[in-house]
Amino acid sequence: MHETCTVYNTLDYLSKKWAMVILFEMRRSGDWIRFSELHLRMVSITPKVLTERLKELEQEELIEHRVDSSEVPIRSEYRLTPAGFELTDIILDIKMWALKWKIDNKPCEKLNCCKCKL
Amino acid sequence: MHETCTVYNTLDYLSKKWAMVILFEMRRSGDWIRFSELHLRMVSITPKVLTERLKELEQEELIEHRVDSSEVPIRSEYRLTPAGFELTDIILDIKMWALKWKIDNKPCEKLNCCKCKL
DNA sequence: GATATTAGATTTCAAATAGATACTAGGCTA
DNA sequence: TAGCCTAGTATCTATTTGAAATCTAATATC
Repeated sequence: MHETCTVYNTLDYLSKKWAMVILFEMRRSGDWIRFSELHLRMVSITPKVLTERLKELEQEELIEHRVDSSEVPIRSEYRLTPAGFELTDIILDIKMWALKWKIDNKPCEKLNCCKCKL
Repeated sequence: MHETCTVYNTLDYLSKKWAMVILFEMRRSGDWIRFSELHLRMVSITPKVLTERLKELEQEELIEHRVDSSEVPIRSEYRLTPAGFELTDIILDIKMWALKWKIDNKPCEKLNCCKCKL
């Protein structure tokens, strides 16, 4: 497989740590979501990495970003683009695959990820 | 999203660099494939990382491994399990998603990945 | 008998990526 | 005036990944 390959190029950024988890969490939260809210939902990601991934995903046009500076404190929000949303269908397939072959859908201990219908 | 979550746990090993590329390449090659053959098909992965990923994927029961020591040189081969094969359907969906939203399916310059029907 | 070859790794060290923790800016609140 | 909130940065450490060389074991060749 060569570096110009579709699969190679796509997995290059999607396989980065947290990238798909962020997309999945954004789908779960619906519409626009604030940086702090997203951070709250994924306790163990650091703000540095969250910032990095959001920038990369925006660049790849999987998410969009809007900032309202008139509000105080500033409101910085993100949401999935249609392409990003469609990708979360695939992440959902990965979840379904895992439930079929790998593990039981144990509810999360602290936050409500795995209890969700997604 | 918490550490006990299905999605989190699954993406933890699938998101490691090269993991899904290896699975996809194994699907493309069909049945049992030798270590050296797999390495040839993904020129830019190092043997160290290839070994690491193969061990992890075997542990997760996405691939299986057999060694024939009677042959010389030794024959060490890998292939997808049914679970692993099913996951490659999802990787294929990622490719289709990329072709729809992101990039043209340019043929690889040196090896024949993207010309393939997969 | 010594060296070369081959597959399938492993070892060592450097570079890139991710994590921990602290800090900042600007306005708001007590 | 001190502290608080959001949305990040900055700095330093730890973990992953990469590059290159080396290793092992059995034959094959010189």
